[in-house]
Amino acid sequence: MTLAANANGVNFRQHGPVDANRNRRTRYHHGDLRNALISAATDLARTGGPEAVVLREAARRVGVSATAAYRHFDGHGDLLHAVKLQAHAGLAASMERAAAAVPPSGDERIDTDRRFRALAHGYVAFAMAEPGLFRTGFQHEGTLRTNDSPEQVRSYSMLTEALDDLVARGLMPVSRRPLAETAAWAPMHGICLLILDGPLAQLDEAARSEAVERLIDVVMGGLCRP
Amino acid sequence: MTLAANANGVNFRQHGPVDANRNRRTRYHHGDLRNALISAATDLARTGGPEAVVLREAARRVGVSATAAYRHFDGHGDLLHAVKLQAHAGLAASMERAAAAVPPSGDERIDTDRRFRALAHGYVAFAMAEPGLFRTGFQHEGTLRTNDSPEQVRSYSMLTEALDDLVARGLMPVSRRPLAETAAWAPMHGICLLILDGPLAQLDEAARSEAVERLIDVVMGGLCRP
DNA sequence: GGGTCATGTTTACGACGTCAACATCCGGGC
DNA sequence: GCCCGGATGTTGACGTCGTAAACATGACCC
Repeated sequence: MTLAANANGVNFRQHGPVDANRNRRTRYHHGDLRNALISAATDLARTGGPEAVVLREAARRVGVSATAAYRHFDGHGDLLHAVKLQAHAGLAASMERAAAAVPPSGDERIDTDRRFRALAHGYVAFAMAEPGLFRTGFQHEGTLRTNDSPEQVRSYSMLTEALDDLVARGLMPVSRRPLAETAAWAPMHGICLLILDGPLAQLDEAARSEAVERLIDVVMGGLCRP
Repeated sequence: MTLAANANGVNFRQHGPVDANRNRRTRYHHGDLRNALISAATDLARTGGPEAVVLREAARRVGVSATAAYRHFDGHGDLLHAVKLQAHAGLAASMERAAAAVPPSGDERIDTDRRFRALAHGYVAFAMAEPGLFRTGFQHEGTLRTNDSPEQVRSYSMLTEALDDLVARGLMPVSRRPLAETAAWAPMHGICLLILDGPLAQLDEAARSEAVERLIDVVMGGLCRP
């Protein structure tokens, strides 16, 4: 990873000609330290979960003194919070990808059902692929403030739209629409954590996806039964 | 809290006559340090969650040097693990209490249904009453080993029996029995964490229990539909 | 009654989060 | 073109944490 890489793909400013001999940061000012720190901290979370998000280590990796971070973050909690936002962004992206990958079948009712299930799969897939990030995203410390994560809003609205579609296509009775977001979200969230940190950790890959499939069936059945 | 108090209610040994003037531990040997430390650490978890389980602070509260803990635990992780067992014990007790409180209605089918729902309520009730302990119980660090928590086995077998009862009373088709434990557990676990650490944290008490009730209905509907 | 081993204590080390004081340098006003 | 102020980064220090090594105490067995 070069120093120029960061979470948002923003390169830091170049003032004056770059010294090719030692372009690995000799400049006193970094130029994009905030993003660089977020990126480093996110890597830490990816590898070791929330406990691994250590301010000093992130600074070390960026090649900067630990206290420099305080020019851009309120402290460790604030840095951790920034990583949580990254995690939720990844989660939303995974759900979006899964839903977008549903091939049109010609039957809109079938597609609507599949898109809803795909959201659930995308959720679980992210948790399995990035357990450290997933855990960090739902860490209690530094709980997300309202309205501070457009990514979380995005994933929530994807869910809402999928549920509305189920109603629109007549797959789910309107009477069951209230609180369906919670009823759909909680089961998938729960199974992710039971697999990552709970008693389901011992299951092998096959048993896991079987359990996930069964769970989705139960939820769909409960939500959509007439 | 006196020094004699501990997780198992075991008083530590009294050798020789107790000095009434300073019975607050002047003896060199504590007598029941392991349990005293677990109790103190559990209090820390209860108040502040897993991050608050600090070995030195637990030792301080017991009135003992920090390194004394190493005579009874492998280190911080081992102490935390002991707290996790306490948490799971409390969780199982809460479920058991809730199930036992179901009043007999005369109709066994109704009672079976109510007992199952009561288990779910007991699960959530514990998470709401002891958020710090609940979080600590499902902390990744120091994940429970197989077979090392009889309490966890107990709560799991309560769930298994409740599901078997649903089948026995004809409330749930046998075809839906496989993997029902996971399908029932995950939703309740998920909603607890979404409320404690996730986006459902902002809901007031009324909205929460409504969401929980709705979730239980969806799960029951999905599990039991013919 | 004396030795032994479990159980506590003291001291020390490195890592962490954080604060205060100091250094560097970018950009705007003369 | 220069200079100065504020943004940005560094150094050094403090208290806390987990942990290890060396030492102290005393319960129990022969």
